[in-house]
Amino acid sequence: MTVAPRGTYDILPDQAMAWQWMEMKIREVLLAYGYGEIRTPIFEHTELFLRGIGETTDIVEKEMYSFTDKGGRNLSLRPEGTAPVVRAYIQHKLHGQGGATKLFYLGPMFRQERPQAGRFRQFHQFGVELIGEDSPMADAEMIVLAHDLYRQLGLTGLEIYLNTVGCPVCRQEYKKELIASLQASSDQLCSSCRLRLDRNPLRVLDCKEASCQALTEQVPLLHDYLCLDCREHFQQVTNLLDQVQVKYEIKPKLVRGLDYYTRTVFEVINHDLGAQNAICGGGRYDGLVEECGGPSVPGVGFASGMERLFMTLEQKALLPAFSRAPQVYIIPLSADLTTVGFEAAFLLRQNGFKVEVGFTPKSLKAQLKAANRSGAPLALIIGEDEWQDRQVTLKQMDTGDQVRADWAELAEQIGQMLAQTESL
RNA sequence: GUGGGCGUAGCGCAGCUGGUUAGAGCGCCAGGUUGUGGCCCUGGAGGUCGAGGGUUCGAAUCCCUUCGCUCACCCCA
Repeated sequence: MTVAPRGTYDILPDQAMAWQWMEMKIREVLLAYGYGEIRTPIFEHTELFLRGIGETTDIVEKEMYSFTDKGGRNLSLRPEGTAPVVRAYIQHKLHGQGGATKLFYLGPMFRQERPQAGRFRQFHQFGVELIGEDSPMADAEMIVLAHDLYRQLGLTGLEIYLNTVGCPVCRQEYKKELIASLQASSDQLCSSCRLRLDRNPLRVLDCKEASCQALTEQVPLLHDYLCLDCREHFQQVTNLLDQVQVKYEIKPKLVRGLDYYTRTVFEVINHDLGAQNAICGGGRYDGLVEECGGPSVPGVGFASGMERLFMTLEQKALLPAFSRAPQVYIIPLSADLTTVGFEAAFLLRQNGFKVEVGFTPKSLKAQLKAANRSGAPLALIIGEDEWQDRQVTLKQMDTGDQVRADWAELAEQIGQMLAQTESL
């Protein structure tokens, strides 16, 4: 069996055109918002992800494709895009250019998980990063940008989940309270939540286990422990969203799995997608740049899963139909005439036509069948009879009408006939 | 890493209370028109029944193992 490795897949020509279309729309919107594309390597020093994403996250604990190269360097295929962008930001001292830095990326990511609907081992994300700006307007712009981008792709029924996870100061305070509150009845927590209790207690909040959910009903909320700055920041973010009437739902227990998030976190959900229904996730990461060895600058961004986006577009029939049909299908009727067919194809392509030519001189019937299958509106038949007069036959596939054309005036005549069929 | 479902022709599938040469549809190829496609008719090619082992006179069908796909858990995009 020769199959692509588990969790990977091939994008065949018909689908590739839809992907290109989707990528084009994404780039259009991001460029319109003033973001510049950045292309970073698909592997980085493993250390970058350990520091950036956090050593206790699932991603670095069990999902990274890591390897040692021949120089003994420890490298990993990137499991996400933010840490590499931050690394590039620091490396090229982009903070020195003044003002906030607005970047986007688009490409494959790698995580060694069990695949399922909407989850792959090599998958694609596009992401946006706004580094060097701590205004709540930056947070709001991220959410509005995501919303607008999906809308421009035709998507309207998506839900936005919003929350704040505070800053290191007030979150620390809250964590203590949370642990204290859960400790009493820790025997009712699921096994993984018992581990989370001291490693990453916030994650207990969005555990789907019924018993854990029941417990978190009673637990104090982070919102009640926010420091004044964090509270105001969140208030302003929601005010801005209200201002432009972008609807969201506040989910007090929304906690994201990457360690670097501070204050605002959000997700965009498509409920019709199956278990993996988040097509976008992001938030603020004020400590990340410094953690990675850069200056102390804030940042905010999001990443969007392109397979999930593609599935959504497919599901809602929002992908345009693409045709790879040629304009002219050339049919040489004998072995001697295949070179003439080859030359005709060359000539017409020089004139800008989309042309396909039969490689083997099968029967006219068979070749017309192939022409029909190709979807070409015009068939160009080169037979012995007409070729004696340096002519060929042009057949209009929809009507079946056919005329003779002089070799010397081929391009001109085909141009006219195509213009005619297209105007009908 | 754990659990469920599924592997039969290029594709999507039927057959599975064990019984001759494993089927139909779509697609493909050819003929019905010695140079005319789509519709129709006729014919044809194409299968180690995922792989290995076992039970049996006999296995696509029952049992075991294994690989793959898929969905879900965990977690995330």
